[in-house]
Amino acid sequence: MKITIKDIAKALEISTTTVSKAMNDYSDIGSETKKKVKEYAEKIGYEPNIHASFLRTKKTKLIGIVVPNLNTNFYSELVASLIVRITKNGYLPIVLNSSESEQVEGENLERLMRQKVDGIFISLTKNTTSTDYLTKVMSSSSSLITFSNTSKVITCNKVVFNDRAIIKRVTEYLINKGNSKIAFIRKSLISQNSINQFIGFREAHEVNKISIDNQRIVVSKQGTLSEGYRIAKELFNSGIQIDGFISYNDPLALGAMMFYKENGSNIPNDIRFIGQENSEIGTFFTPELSSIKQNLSLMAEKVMSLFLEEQAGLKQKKISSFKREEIEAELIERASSI
Amino acid sequence: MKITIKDIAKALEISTTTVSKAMNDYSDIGSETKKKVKEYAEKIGYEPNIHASFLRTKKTKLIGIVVPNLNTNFYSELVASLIVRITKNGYLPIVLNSSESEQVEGENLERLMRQKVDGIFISLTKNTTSTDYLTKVMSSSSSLITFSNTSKVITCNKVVFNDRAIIKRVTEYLINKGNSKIAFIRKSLISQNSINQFIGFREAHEVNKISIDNQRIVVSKQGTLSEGYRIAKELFNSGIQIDGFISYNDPLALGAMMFYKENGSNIPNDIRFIGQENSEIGTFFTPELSSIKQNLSLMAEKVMSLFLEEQAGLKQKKISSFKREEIEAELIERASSI
DNA sequence: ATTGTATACGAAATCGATTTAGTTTAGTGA
DNA sequence: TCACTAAACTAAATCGATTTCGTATACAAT
Repeated sequence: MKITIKDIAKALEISTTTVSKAMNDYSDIGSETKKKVKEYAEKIGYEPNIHASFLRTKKTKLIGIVVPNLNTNFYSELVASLIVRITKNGYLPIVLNSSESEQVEGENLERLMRQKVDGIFISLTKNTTSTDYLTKVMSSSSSLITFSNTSKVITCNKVVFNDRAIIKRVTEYLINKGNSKIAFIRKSLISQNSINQFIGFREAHEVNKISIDNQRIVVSKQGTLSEGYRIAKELFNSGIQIDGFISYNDPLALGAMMFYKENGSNIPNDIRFIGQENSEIGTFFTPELSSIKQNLSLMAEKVMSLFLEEQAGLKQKKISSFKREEIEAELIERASSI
Repeated sequence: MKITIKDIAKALEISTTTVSKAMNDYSDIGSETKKKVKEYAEKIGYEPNIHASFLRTKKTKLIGIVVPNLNTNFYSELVASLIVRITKNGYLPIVLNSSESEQVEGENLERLMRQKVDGIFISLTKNTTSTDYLTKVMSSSSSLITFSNTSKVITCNKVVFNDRAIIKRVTEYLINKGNSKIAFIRKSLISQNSINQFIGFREAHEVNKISIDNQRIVVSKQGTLSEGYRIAKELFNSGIQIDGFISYNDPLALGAMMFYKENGSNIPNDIRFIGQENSEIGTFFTPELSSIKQNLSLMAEKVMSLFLEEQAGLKQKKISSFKREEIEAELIERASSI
């Protein structure tokens, strides 16, 4: 039924050793033999059994992806991008979703280690505090790459956006337009990604000698349109005035914008709005929403190439030093902040 | 380093055979021995090496998921739901995205068969015409379950929504409100899902003795807000009047609704709009968008249980007959169609 | 003629489990 | 006492590859 190297060996009257070596381009096999083996293998549709190889090579050609919430444009697009690179390089992706739960995240990492995947690409949930599981991965056979939302504590390969710099730039952009009461909607300060953005926000204020009113800093959990609307309503009802609004995604900004529009605010003259993730929906509101655009495809590219570098390094038994790559995000300026 | 059954055998002074059999609850092992083995395995953190087991059992505990476009709310949510069931049952999901390309879809199926996954859950792209790859899967060792968008030709397990019935019901709902010039935005008629919806649309007209103007049937490719807007504009500019609008997702309906609003139409009095997939964004437009809601979680549940049934059947060497499960979708009525 | 050295190949061990085909021991019935 | 059976266990083969160590051949150098 199933074709194995034995079949090839028998047909070509050579040993299975030679077949295996020929398929793997060992230098002690003649070039003619290699050609013969490869051609015959191709002809009868032989494909090596990955699970059998694993016993000796310890390579599964499997990569685990763990994201905090697959159910968002941001992560589903990022995952789709990763899947393309992974398959292009002959690996297969096991995709797991943590649903913003630190516990599920830990379980996911355990599952992947048990499966002995060659690599784990993970973006942490916004609630993750412990790095115990990550440390466990680091001492396992799978190479770890954290992306998008990582941890300052752990030492490993990282690919992140320039969160601090872009938010600083965008905040100053608003300040230069005369806004000094800017609301900032962030995730919990457990998330490193969120911490960096907040630092950028503060720096922009410090540089321009503007004080920050903590009442305008709001923590959002769901990041939905309705939550944005609710947050705006609460700010308004508490009498907290704002003339600028920056959130960690577009739906929050749009929800808030809807509320202020309903309440007669003139946008962008009274309040300028800037979201993140540059989703299509933002261009279908009036005014169109400015947004910070992250190059997800580039991030996926970087993650994959870091992984491949590490694999190549492992083969040569080099000790790999860990890198931290930063990807430039940019402001897409639209009517909501002009 | 790594713990194997040998370590347990040595420590407990029994054979590896006994350890293996104890772990797998063979009947010819004493209950005390079983208890001792399991307790010790637990204690030292033994975990069976799946790849080694595979050589004898031919089970990988891996399931492949293939979707036409991961980058949509519909599929990312569906996939997330599937992932939960899959992991809960001790399997791991390999997620692949076809990007609406029949060729990529074929490559994905080949990759999964090569990996010898225990099952493949696939929703076809809207362009898939050939069932060659599916047939190949059927004769492979992986059990196949098609969901959401399947094919009439192939004989296998299927889980679909009641596409025909729900569109018929919704169309009649519009007809009963006096609408007779209903636009219908569908995918290509290659997609079985789309065919069924179109049949429902036609039946509703036939039953009510209303003729269909083919100019109002539009094929959409991207399914985005901007495409919806463009389609509406083209209908309008071609002088094709409509008083109802049904599309295969929400963005299309919202984009079209925006156009007609800008052109002074009164919604829902002049035109009633109904989308599908019931996305949150629909409730943030004025008027709020009616939408057909599909229970994705239930679909995921059905897919998984069909798979588990088939696995159990295989174990008992029963010949499994294929099932076709239909999941009820429902209309969420909002201001856009009242 | 002898030694040395590439070059090309193969026998057998190995990875970590499962499974087949026994073997041992104790207990039962005639 | 002897044959028979059931219960509990194990040695060895096996799955399909990789890898170590060794061998045979040809040819060049001494």
